[in-house]
This record gives sequence, C-alpha cells and structure tokens, in this order.
Amino acid sequence: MRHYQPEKYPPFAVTVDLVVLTIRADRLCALVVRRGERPYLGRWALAGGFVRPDEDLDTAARRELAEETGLPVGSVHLEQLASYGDPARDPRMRVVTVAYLALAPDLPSPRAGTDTVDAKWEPVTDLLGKPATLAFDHHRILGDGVERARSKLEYTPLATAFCPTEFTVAELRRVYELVWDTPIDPRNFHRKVTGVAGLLASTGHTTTRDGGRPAQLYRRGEATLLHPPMLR
Amino acid sequence: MRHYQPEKYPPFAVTVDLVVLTIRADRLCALVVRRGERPYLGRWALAGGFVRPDEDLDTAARRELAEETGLPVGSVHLEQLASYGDPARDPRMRVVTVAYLALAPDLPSPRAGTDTVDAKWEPVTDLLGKPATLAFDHHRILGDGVERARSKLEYTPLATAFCPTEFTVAELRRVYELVWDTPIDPRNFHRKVTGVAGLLASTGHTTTRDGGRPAQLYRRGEATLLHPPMLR
DNA sequence: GCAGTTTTCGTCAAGATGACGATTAGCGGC
DNA sequence: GCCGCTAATCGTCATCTTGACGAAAACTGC
Repeated sequence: MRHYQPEKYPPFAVTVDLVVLTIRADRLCALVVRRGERPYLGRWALAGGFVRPDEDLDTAARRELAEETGLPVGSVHLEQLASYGDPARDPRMRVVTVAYLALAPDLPSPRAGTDTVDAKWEPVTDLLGKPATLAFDHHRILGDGVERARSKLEYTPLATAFCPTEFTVAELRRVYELVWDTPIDPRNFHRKVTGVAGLLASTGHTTTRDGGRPAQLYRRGEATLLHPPMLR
Repeated sequence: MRHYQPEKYPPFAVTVDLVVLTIRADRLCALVVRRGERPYLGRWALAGGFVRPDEDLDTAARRELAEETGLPVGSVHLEQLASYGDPARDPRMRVVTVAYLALAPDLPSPRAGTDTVDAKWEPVTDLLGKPATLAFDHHRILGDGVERARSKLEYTPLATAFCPTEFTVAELRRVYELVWDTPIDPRNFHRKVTGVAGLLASTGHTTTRDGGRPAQLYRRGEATLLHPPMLR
C-alpha cells in the first residue's frame, strides 16, 4: 500500500447531501436545515455532511439523515441520486457531493442537528419556485431529486415509500396526485393498482380513517418493477 | 475562504470510471483497458482516471474517454451513472469514483492511453459471466451500467445512441434485441416505433445496406421521453 | 333511518398489443 | 428481362388496457 501522493491524487472533500421528501398536510415537502456554519451561514440547505474516512457512502447518508434530523430512520427509503462536483460549488475548497434521495411517510417534525440551528419541512413548490433560497447548488439537487421521484413512481413501487406500513388505495393515489400534481380518477386508479402484479399485498384489515366506506388495508408487495407501469 | 483542514475535511481522491457500451458484430460490447500501473497491474479494467483539481465531473469523464481510447468522442452519449465509495475499493487510499455511462455507435477499435497498455471491445456477457476479470469493483459498475442501459431503452430514445446518425428501423430493432437479449417481431416493432411521437425524424433517404427492400432512413427525433414507452 | 362520504364494482368505447398473413421493392444470378 | 431471395412495410384480428363515468356498497354522524 503506497503513501498518499498529493501531486498525483489531488485531494477532494467528499460530502453527502440528502433530498428528503415526505407528504405532509397534502403537500409534497422537502427537509431543509438552517446552516449554523460558514459559508451560507443562516441559509436554508439540504441536510448533509462530510463522509468519514472509513465510511461507505450509503452509510454516511444514513448517518447524516439520523444525525441531522433526529428522525426515526429505519423505515426510510434511501437511494443514491447523483454526484455534483463543479469546482466552484463550495467556496471553501474542492468538494464533491454525493446526493441521496430519501422518501419517508409523514414523520414527526425534525429537530436541529449538530451543524444546524433549525430544521423543517417545506413544500417543494415553494423551494423550487425561489431558486436563491437554498445554499450551494442545492436548488438544482432538489430539482433533480423531485424529478427522479416523479419518474420512478411510474415504473417502480416507490410511491409506497411515502405511505405508512399499511395503507389504503386512496392514500396511495393521493401520493401519485401530489407528486405528479395531477388529479387521478379513483375508480380507474383502483382497478389499475390492484391489477399490477406484486405491487400490493393484502392484509385482510380495513380502515375507515379516510371516512366513507371501509377501505382495504394493503402492505407493499414484493415487486421491484411495475408491469405494466403507471403512466403519467 | 478558509484553509484546508485535513482533520475536519478528510481527503479523498476522486476518479471517474467509464462504462462505454457499443454494438459490434451483433454483440453488446464494453470498452476495457489493460492497466499499466499498480494496483491490478496488467488486469483489465474500465477506462477512467483521476479528476483534476479544477475540472468538473462531466468534463473529466469526457476527457478520460478521449484520452484513454483515442475515440472520436463528439457523437458519444454520456451520462452520469452512480458513485462508488467503499473504503476498501482501492488498496492505495480512499478513492470515490463517479461512474459514467457512455453509449456509442459502432466505432473503430480503441487505442491504448497514457496509463494503459492495451484497450479493446469485449462482449458484456463474457465480462459479466466472469466476475473476477475486472479490476477494483468494476464488475459491479459494469453490471449497473448495463442494467441502466436496459431500462432506459424502455422510456427514453437512448437506443438511438447506439445507431449512426441515420439509421433504419431494423437497425434500431437490432439494438433493442441485443441489449434486452430477446427477439422482437419486426412488424409490430415497426408499427410501434413509427407511432411513438418524436422518436424518429424522417430524412427522406432510403438504403439497401441491410439487403432486401429499401428501408427508410431516420434521424433521432426531439423526444426525450417515450410516450408510450417501449416495454420489455 | 337518512344524508354524506368514500370504496369498490361494472360498462362501454377507443386505443394499444401480440401473432401472423400478405404485399412491396430492391438485389444477384442467369 | 425474369426468377428467386431478402427484408421492409402494410393489414387484419382477437385480446388487453385505458379513460370516462354510472351505480352499488358500507361506513359515520345526526
């Protein structure tokens, strides 16, 4: 094992940043934290932080998610989104960030973390509508995350990640309606979603929490790809 | 702008690695280069190299593609694939690599680059069938790249990236057949592909290079998303 | 019991799909 | 110039899926 040779291997800092999405009060919301450090002190930003020397990227992402938000992290869907490495994206030094996309059911309000003085859920339309709100290139990263979520709803069971363990067809439909920002016919959606192999697993229970006739409760099925896909 | 503080921002090396796919002699092939340096000296690997201090990730990927292969790089589709950062993935030091997926029409044979002694096109089935052939975690990266290509054929016009500027419906079909490894009915494919809005742009020319009745030549259309998608 | 609400099942026309027959338009050889 | 070969392109038909919407079912609150 050789020595580290800075001339040959230029040093970078590597961070993870988190696009954490949830649905709260009938809106698609993203987690933002207020920065407690320079640069961008006091500005809102995505949660994130430096990857530790002996830590895998996925591990770092999950650790930051837990640390910076205090949220129960076990039930959260986490996947890598993309990496961003513009030489000027951080004024301190050369930083490459590996962005992750996290999807969660409606969670309690986050608490501030170690490097943050505040944390909250903010509707994504508000954030994306004002490009200068977020620090660094986080506006772009958020946009990419939302777009990834939108398209993955079509051909994966990702929408179930926004729902609690047991959920109704109507709750799942609400996810699609909010993420795609388009109304969906409840009857056709019901027919389609119950027809896709492996998307829903029956629990035998019912609930009336949405009012009206009792609805079947489902758990997420084993499918990882939807055949046929749900098209926008 | 602060000083670099190694305790606070642990140093990483950042590389780009390239999954370059093409279709040659009716097979889906990937570009592999023989390493001219330690570690894995003499082993086959994906093309790639260190990102320079003042260089964007996309720029580094395109530069490496040109440098390590000598291929004409203008017509090549290039997109980010994913990042890999297992602490043990490189025995020298902590390296995070940003993998890119490149798709090219049938190109001339590659030449060796600066850090490589040899370069060639190798059928992906051969590479994926023998997990220990490639250096580092490149077997996994290649697998992820091929899987990305497979699924993007469904809902984007990505298949056209494997074709020359002007191509026939049959040539496009051959791409689908080889990447998905499944036969497709020429008549139904023709009907479908000519029906998808914005996938194909007519050139008015025809060719008989495939034999038989002259085929219309098309250029790729403006669509970025296929409606409806081509389903496996 | 009744009004209100939501789930769930049905119907029907229009569009998409898969299997496959038939026609068209070049080629090469004679 | 005609014949067979090849491959592109067009058609047909039964089946499946989709979108629009009617209607019944099963709960709640009053």
